[in-house]
Amino acid sequence: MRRDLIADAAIDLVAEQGMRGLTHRAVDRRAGLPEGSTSAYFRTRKALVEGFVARLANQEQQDIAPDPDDVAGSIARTIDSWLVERNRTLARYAAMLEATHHPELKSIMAHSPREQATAIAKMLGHEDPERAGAHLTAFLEGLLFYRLVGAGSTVGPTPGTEESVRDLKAAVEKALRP
Amino acid sequence: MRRDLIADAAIDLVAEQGMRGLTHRAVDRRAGLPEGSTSAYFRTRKALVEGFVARLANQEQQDIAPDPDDVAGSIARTIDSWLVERNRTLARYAAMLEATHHPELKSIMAHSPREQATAIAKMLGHEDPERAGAHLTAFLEGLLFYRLVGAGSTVGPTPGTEESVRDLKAAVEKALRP
DNA sequence: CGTCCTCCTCTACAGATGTAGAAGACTCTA
DNA sequence: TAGAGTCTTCTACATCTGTAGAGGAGGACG
Repeated sequence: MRRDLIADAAIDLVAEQGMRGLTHRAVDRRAGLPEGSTSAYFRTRKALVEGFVARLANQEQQDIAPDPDDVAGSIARTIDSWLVERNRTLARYAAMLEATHHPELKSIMAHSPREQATAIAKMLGHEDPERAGAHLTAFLEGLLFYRLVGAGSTVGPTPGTEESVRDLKAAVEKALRP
Repeated sequence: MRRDLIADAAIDLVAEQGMRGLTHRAVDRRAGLPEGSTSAYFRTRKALVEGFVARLANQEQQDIAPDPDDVAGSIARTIDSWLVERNRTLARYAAMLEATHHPELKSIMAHSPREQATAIAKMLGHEDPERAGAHLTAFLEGLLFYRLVGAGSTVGPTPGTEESVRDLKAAVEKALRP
């Protein structure tokens, strides 16, 4: 579908050049479509932004939901996969920052990782799951950010490798302790 | 100094409108200066970006360095102060994302929180300070991000209050445990 | 075959943006 | 006070950007 093709090109553009690089014509070029295509499918720039964010949100639906027998391991693998899909994750951060001054985006991003994390915390028998879930979320977000754009991006193991998953798993285990 | 005044206006702009809002003329207006001023002090846009990032980096110099008698508390207070200075922190995140596709920025941001955190970890007698420092950094970054733009921004206590510091301190204490 | 409808491509244009340089205002020294 | 040097403001212009609408290609359906 043309619409998704365009949204995907937009995601790559945002990841590689930032929100500033996201223009109708740049998306046309990136997607190899004739000039005017993006403008036809997303008439305004706001529509274009919401379009790529919606696409991001859709593709994230499945990922979560850890295996109860290996919670830390499955979380670690999920985070590692986000590191591998670098562009999507970078675009997601750009979108979150954008949502700060463009609130509609918040509702588009169906990101309920907090409830997810709370559920996990509950599952593990924490006494204050509400709060423990918040802390867990914070830690996981931080781990991802640290390895993707923070200091850990230059030092840590290469995403997608066994070593990367092992490193992440050790960190997650620590965070899961009651 | 005009230069700093301009850089400060740029920081606010980036925080409030994103990198896309950062244009020479917009900075002029924001700073209440006549049109052309920003362009005179930072001829190219690249110079403007590097200028505001350098200003951010300069102002961060003092903040860190926790009190050894109350490590968790002082870290919590530092994080809370970053939440209060919302614009500066938002601009810093925008800059970190920007540094992804504009590497010069990385060297401008003298951000060595990793070494800081490693030092703290050592101080507390962790067995693997290198790794523990990385985890601590990740957790602190995550805590900040979570409360500033993540799910915690809508749920958590108001930054700058006693409650906020208490909440943060509890989280930090947990992260500091060996 | 003709007609309608949808999808796609092209072109237009007002306004914004990056960047440069000219000219004026100001400051300090001799 | 005169002059040199710097700081500040203004203006210009090529290019990019957002947005709109006209028209064409191609298929579906009668």
